[in-house]
Amino acid sequence: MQNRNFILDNVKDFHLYDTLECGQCFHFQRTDSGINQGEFEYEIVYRDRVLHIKEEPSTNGVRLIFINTEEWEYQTIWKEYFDLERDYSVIKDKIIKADPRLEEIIEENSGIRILNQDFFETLISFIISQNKQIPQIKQVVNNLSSELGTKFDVTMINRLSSEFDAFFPTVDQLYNATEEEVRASKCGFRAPYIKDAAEKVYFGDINEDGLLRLETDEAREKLMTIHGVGEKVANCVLLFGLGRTDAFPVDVWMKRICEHLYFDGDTPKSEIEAFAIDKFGDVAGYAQQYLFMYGQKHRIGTK
DNA sequence: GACCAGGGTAACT
DNA sequence: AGTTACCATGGT
Repeated sequence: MQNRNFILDNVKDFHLYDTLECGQCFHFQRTDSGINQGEFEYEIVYRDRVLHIKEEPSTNGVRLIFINTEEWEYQTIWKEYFDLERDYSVIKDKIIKADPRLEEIIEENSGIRILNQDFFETLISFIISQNKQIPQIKQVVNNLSSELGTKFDVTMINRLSSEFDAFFPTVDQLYNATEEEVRASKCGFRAPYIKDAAEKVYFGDINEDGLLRLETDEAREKLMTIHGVGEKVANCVLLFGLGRTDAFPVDVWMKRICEHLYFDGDTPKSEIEAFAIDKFGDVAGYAQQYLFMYGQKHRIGTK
């Protein structure tokens, strides 16, 4: 059995807190006390794995400690998941060039990376997200996993004494579940939406490889054929589950933030989205995430 | 108890 | 094409 840690030192443009707590993913938990300044420890459930990871301050960037992880697992799974092969200084420069006012906002949230998440989990998670707060989304994702997903093996090394006990349900597991079983996760009126998404993926009407071959606009339209997937949820799936960084999801927060920064008063979400894509181009998705976390921290527009 | 939440649908004009 | 009530559930 593996029992070594894999350590990555002097990682730049990355913080576990910024990346995980910025509202892009939901199946994770902070496991440290928060007492030691600059130290963070998280448990993350992704596909058929559980990652236990720590972050410490380092001389140039941060030090990441992947607990009980061998290098091959980092190289084949976690490097891609955390988007660590990408140079974010280039992305930040592009955004600041498009709007110099975002320099401070980016600096404040400099450790955000857009995760490369599992397509199906991202699709279902953001269907759940509609008209819900982030802690509630996490709760329903956990409930669905616990009720319908494959339970963790008791011999699993990284299984911590946390609230989690199962992986996110597979396409088959959700397809085979009844609407009542889905509803038991407290997803409410979204249960038929989840069932429709699972059915369309199960039968191949919605297919990850097919979506990857389409232009962003075509892929968005395809995703919106799922009952319960509108413009905003489709954009989240494009950005967080399909790597489309030219997608710019506009939720209630982004609406308020962009109205505060760029518009005079009430503005339709469609206009805000078009404006942002025109302004930020292929880095719009990154800009959106820096702005989202900034808006949440400062509670822009909620006084 | 009213109001809101990383919205979307259906039923209206 | 642009509004509006309603949708479960939990938090303030």
